[in-house]
Amino acid sequence: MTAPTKPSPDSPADAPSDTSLGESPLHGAVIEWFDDNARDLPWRRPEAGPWGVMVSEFMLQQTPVNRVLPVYEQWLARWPRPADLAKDAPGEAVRAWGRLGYPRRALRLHGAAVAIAERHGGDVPTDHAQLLALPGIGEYTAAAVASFAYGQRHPVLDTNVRRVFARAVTGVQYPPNATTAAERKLARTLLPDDERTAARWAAASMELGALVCTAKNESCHRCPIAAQCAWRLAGKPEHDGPPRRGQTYAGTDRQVRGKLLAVLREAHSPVPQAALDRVWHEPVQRARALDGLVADGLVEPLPGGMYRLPLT
DNA sequence: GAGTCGTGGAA
DNA sequence: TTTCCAAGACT
Repeated sequence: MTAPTKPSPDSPADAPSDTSLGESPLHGAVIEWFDDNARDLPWRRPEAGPWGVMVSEFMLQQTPVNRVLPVYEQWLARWPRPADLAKDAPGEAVRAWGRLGYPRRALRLHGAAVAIAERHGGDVPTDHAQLLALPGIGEYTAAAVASFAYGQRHPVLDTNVRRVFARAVTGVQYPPNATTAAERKLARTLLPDDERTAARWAAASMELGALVCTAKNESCHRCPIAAQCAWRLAGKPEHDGPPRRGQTYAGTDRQVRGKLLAVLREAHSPVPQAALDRVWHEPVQRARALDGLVADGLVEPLPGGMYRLPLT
């Protein structure tokens, strides 16, 4: 771990920018904490490279680190470069995705690899706009890859960072359901001017949210900025207002899709309709789920009522 | 902008 | 047991 970058001594202390706090004590404390507490994750090691970072970001979308780890290792061993994945069938990506969930991510990662092979000479693009143009890469992932893989200066606003900001700065328990313009502005304001420091800050603030400033059972006693946390100083008021979520799962199309795709992942030859029919009793919903998978490109229908993971 | 899209561990 | 939620993207 490198030492935290000190606030640049040449920045005039009497001219605080209104678009950037440059460096507040906040940054130093969080980055120093990160130096001592960062997890040793494979995609953070130098040998991971931009492709490793990108693969990890796809897998980590809405999925816990512990579940990603084994799949990540197998993925990189099998497809060490984007072009390796691009040469394989998209269905193989879906199969290797296993039970990570949201299998469209596997399809998009394959699509991104194809685009990288075709348009970017096989190298993960360094440009933020080019990253954003790849399938499966949105506002967060583009900033994350540019920052973590290439050390660039971008506001990286994931659920962890949003929660840290909500508490430490805004003084509320949870951020809004959807990212707001105010949050983006705050993220830009807090982003250190120095590129290397900004990248370090992005990783550090995320890690703080993941390990200390967690959604439940937060550990303020281990928090490097507890003394300045607006939420804690306000007495940690609980979230008021409507419930933040409400995603039921049992009985939904998502569950049926999951069961259907599980059958196809395990099979290494086309599967007859009858085998798929066994996973769900209700024919209308079952057909709707299967149609949805086909429409998404996750399943390829064959003549004679056979199905398989997509070859193209 | 609200809905949709998987999965499984922990509280 | 039920509920929550874990580095979002896309429509």
